[in-house]
Amino acid sequence: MSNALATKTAITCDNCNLDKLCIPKGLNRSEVGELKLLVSRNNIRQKGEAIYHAGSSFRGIIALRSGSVKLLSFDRHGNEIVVDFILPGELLGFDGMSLQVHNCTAIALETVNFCHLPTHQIEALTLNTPGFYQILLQRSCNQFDVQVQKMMLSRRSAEERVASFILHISDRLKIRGYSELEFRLTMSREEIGNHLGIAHETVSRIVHHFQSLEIIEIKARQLKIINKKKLFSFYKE
Amino acid sequence: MSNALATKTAITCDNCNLDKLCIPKGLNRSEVGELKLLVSRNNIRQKGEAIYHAGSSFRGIIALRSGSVKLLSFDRHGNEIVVDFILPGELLGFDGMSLQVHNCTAIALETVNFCHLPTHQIEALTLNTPGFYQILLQRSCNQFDVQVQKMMLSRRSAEERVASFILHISDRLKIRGYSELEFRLTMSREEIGNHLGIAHETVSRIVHHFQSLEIIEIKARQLKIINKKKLFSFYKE
DNA sequence: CGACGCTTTGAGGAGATTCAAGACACGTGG
DNA sequence: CCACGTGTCTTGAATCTCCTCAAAGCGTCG
Repeated sequence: MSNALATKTAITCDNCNLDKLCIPKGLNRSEVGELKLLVSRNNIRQKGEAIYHAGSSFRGIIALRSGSVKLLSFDRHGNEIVVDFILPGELLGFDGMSLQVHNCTAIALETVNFCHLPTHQIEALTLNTPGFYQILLQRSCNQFDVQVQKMMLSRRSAEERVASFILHISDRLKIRGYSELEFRLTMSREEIGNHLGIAHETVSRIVHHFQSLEIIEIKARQLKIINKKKLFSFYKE
Repeated sequence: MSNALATKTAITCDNCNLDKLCIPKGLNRSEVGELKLLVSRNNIRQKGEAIYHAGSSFRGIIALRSGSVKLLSFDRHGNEIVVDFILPGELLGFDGMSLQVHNCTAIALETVNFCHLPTHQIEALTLNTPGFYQILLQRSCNQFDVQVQKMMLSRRSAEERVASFILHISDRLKIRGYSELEFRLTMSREEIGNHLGIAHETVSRIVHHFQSLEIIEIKARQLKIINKKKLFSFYKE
């Protein structure tokens, strides 16, 4: 697997540290072997750049190697709606799968590096790799569960939403092997508020409130969870 | 296909008036032929009875022949959350597909009659009928688009939500061949409000307001859309 | 180190909720 | 067929949460 052109050791699905979490999840070794030949690796976007635009044709599933992304939709007045945030190690692109046209725009919140599994390869995989279809279907049906969760959250107070947001980010980072208690938010208060359906001033007031209760420490975008239990009870209450 | 035990002509996927809208959608004739042998038909539930419960194992996809259903989840205090309403001709059960356990409870809002495509038949179909997998995947990826739509709606005023709700029901009934301008709401104000994330009193006030503007006529649950254009502009505004 | 964008903080106001009470519809039994 | 009771729907008044607008403080990056 040595490649004279590569300045570093080539990163493949085999040695990628996301291997248990990304597309290969649930595939056996030979299936991963097949997958790694089909994936376009080491794609880069700088902060603010798009990975794909709403309306563009679906080109395949993307796995974030590093960096984070916001997934946007636009309302009838052209205002951004932050549909989701994608963290390192997570997948995106599913918004284009139904109609083969992207429903959302994906924008890098910081420099990102990603892998890309093209559409025609997806089709090939679903034919040759039985397990792959299962993963794709489960993954997309999972959206239903996610939807219910979001629906419940939209009934809650602004404070509960912010608590849930922080805990959710924390959990997702933990799964990928990052620190669950101390991390940097890569999105603005505006983007958080937009995502949660509250004003950015409200986000500000609430994180300040959590800080005064010694639940978190927050300075600009650097966040430290001091009392996770209390934060959780805030959300569960 | 004659059956001495059947008192009426047996209803199959061939003569079902939902044939273009239900599971066979997108399948060719021979594929429909295969499907109709696998489906359990003519299941009945009375008003208030469950079709499946949250936590029960996934048994397959259900196609509503007649009647309507509410799809519920429950919050941490056991309060109902009305996740969705399912109208005649529509499918349900997808909330169990991801984890093979139902995430929601489906309750009949009136007497319902439904078909049932069992899990093992789904698996068989995905192997033997290439088109079926595509439909299932598209259908479930579609949940992503639905999620974005709901997210947008949750940002809007109570009035806009109610307008959107009425128009949405109207559109769905129209697709199934029912009157789009005059129909009976099978759910209570409470259930509508719950679904839209507003109080039932607010629903009441708003439909009354729409009536005073001569946009709709509503008497108890019987609804007549007088000025669809105006209703739409209310929603689009 | 200066400028711009992001974040914080305050004051006032709008929209929706909650609570409460009365009107209405529907199904049941007499 | 009508009276009755229960659950649903309507309507009003007070309250509250969160938003909007405005201005000042802070951070970050050229």
